[in-house]
This record gives sequence, C-alpha cells and structure tokens, in this order.
Amino acid sequence: MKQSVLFTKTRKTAPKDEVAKNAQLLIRAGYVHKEMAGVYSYLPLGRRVLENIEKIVREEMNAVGGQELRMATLHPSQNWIQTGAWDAVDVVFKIKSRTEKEYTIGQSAEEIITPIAKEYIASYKDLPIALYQIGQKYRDELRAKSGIMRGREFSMKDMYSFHDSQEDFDRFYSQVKDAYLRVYERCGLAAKATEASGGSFTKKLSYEFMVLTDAGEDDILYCDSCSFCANVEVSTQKEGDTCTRCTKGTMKRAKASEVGNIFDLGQKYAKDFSLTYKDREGNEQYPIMGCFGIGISRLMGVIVEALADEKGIVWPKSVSPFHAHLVSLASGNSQVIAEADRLYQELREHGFEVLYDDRDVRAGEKFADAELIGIPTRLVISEKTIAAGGIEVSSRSGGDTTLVPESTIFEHLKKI
RNA sequence: CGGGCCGUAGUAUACCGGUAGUACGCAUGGUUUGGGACCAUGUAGACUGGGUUCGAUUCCCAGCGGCCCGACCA
Repeated sequence: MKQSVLFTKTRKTAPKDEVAKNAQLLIRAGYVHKEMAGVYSYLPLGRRVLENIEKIVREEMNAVGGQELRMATLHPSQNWIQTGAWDAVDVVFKIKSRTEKEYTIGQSAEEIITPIAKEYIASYKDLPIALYQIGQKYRDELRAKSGIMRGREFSMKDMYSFHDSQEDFDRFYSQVKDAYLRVYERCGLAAKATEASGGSFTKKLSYEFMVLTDAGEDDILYCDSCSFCANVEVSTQKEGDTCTRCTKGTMKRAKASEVGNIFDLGQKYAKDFSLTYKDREGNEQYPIMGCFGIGISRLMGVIVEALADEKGIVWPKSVSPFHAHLVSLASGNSQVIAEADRLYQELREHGFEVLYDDRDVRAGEKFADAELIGIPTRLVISEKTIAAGGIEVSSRSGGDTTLVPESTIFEHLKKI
C-alpha cells in the first residue's frame, strides 16, 4: 500500500476526550475512529491488525479441534427468557421492533449455540464437539472506558464445547488453556492463567487470562517464581506471602487486563434447552458444556498498552498491519524514487506486505509517522543508501540500524 | 446507576455580556528537503432548545453528548 493513497493520515494531537493510551495512539495513527462512547470503527490499518489477531486465534482454535461457524447477532428474546438471562443479565441489549417483538443483540451465544447443537447432537458418538465464531458482541455497559478495551460493541471469539463426561471436559479445558497461552504469546504478550470466580452461573473457579498492564481493570496476585496467579477477588493469599503452590516464590500484586476467559458451564444450558444425547446404554444424558472467550479488539488494545513507547505504537510482527514500512527520502530525486518504486514492487513479489511511504514530505515527518504507526521493520532508501549500496533496515522496537546490501535484502527480511 | 468535570473550525486551544484570535491541518504559489522547515494568500468554528438582557458564544435552566472516580463487569 502506498502511503500517499492510504485513506487515513496521522495527527499530532489526540482528541482531548481520550485519556487511554491505546485510544490516543490508535486514533492518532489512523487505526480507529470513535463513533461514541465505547464504540469504535476500525479503519484500514486497524482492520488489518484485527484480522491478524483473528488469524492467530483461528489457527489455535482449529488446532484444538474447534469448528468455526457464524451465528446470528440478532437473537430471539425467547431464548434468553428460557435461560433466565433476559432478566438476570443486565448488560444484554434489548430492542423492540415496530410490531412490539422483542430481540436481544448478542453479547455471547450460549442461547443460540445450544438450540443449534440440539439439532445435530443425538448420540455420545457426536461428542465431544467444539464450535466457535469470531464477531461483534454487544454489551450494555453502564460505563464504557479505557478506549477500545471496554466497549459496548467489540469483537470477540467465543467457543462452546459439549462433552459426555466431566473428565472429557477437563481434558479439553486444559487443552484450550494451553492454546490460549499460545495465542497470547504469538501476539507478543506474556499472559497469566489466573484463577477467578466463575461468574453468575457457576460456583466453580474459572480461568481468566491476564496481561500485566497498568491500564488493566483487575488486580491480580501472582507468584514471582512459579506460574500461579489469582484474581484478588478469589485469592486466599496476600501480597508478600510465600506462594502456597510452589512454596518458594513470593506473591506480588499487580494491575492486569483480562484478555480471555474459559469456564465450565456444567449442564445449565443443556437443561434449559433440553439438549440431550444417548449414552452407550441408551440413556438420555445432558452434555457438559464449556465456554471459551477471547476479546479480539481488547487484545489489540492491550498490545498497544503493553508495548507502545513514547513515540508511538510498537506492533509485534505477528499482528502488524504490514511486514515492513518502506520509507523513501527522495526530495524529488528521480533516481531515489525509481529505486524505491522498484524495491516496493519486488518486496511485494516476494510476498511481503509493505506500507510504502512515497509521499513528498520531509524526512522528519516520515520517521515520526513510521514510529507512530508502529510497523516493526523500517526500510529507508535515500541518496545516501544508494551511494552506500544498500538499504537501511531498522527495528521499531529498538536495536541497530543496519545497511543491508540489496542482493540480500529479501533473505534478511525473512530472517527477522 | 451515584458523584465530579467538560462541550469554541477537522484537531488542539485563547479571549469575551457588544457576533471570535492562534497553532496544526487542508487549498494555491514560491523557497526548502536524513528527524514534524519556511514565506505569502486562502479555507473553516461557539452541541441543541428555552430563559435573562437593548444585545448571549459568554450568565441561568433543560436536553443531548464526552471524559474521570466509584459501583458494575458472562
């Protein structure tokens, strides 16, 4: 993509009503546009990032056997009345049609997936099964806050699983827990699987996945030696205590942001919708269900919060909107322009996604924009680099600037 | 939902009971060109509705909208 035709432009100042770092940077760099409190549109750059995160999530969910589908977002109120959530869950948006029919806009999809599953699950042979979707969710939050991290509309991956025994559920649960940790790692984040309350429909503990960041809304206690971590709301330990899990480490307290949650739904929804299967003996049984969520758009916000520096966003390679940011410092020099055009073309032929800053603006502005936008690798072509016989390569996250000979540039980029 | 703060060009801001000034942006021309350069000209604004007043962007009330703290958070 040539930056001269990129739809969005950067800006030097953030809107005064945005305090959250993620929103300030994402707006300044042209990734998102705020529609209203808690609702953002994702512009071309932002859409690319979301899609890259989705791709990682999709791969990991497929790897544990998840099958992707896409459910309706407009839900019949009847399904929500049937589970009791119509009255019990106050963040559900409720709307009324011209003919006074009532609907819910989906904030999660247990009420939809369970009736769907009822059509296809009849035997223990149909289990286990895991179904997931990625899409917009709506929650009637009393107070949206923290930029894209807590909105009324957001993107979430939600997976639902069905099992014929607690043991099988536990097996799958632990598999998904590992898959989640891989998702966060691939997104450049160190997440902690954190013990937390199971929410309003289960007494059991669930796991929340937490990323340490001051922008977070949760307080967690974690062991500085082993992987034990718990939300303070359920923790029996205090800051400074010796970890009861490993008996070596010390418990630390920190702010964190929740980027995923997995929990045991038991047989609640199966019973609400009379979803049963026949076991080996021919008896009717209710399956055990699990629910597994990852906030896609929140994850994007957390990545910005956790990795950005004073100059702007710093994307990990895995989610960056482009592989490289090619910057030409031509100042009207037609040779430089021709060389940069040629490199841009060749990079694309080698499969690299490149943002090519071909604008006729000064170097300082190009560099400042590149730093704000946060693409991990910057390539510079100028009279200087041509004279030196190479391309200047630098990393957004710091480190050296190196001059790489053109003959080896593609090899070089594949390695980093 | 309780409490607080706030609505002035696209963005950030200033002043003011007598109809708004600056910077950035944008447009045109010129000089520039490895860290947001400069000159000139131009463009564009008081959230909405009431009230007070000779006169309201300014004061008062309401609505709408935004942010923050708390509560809440499937």
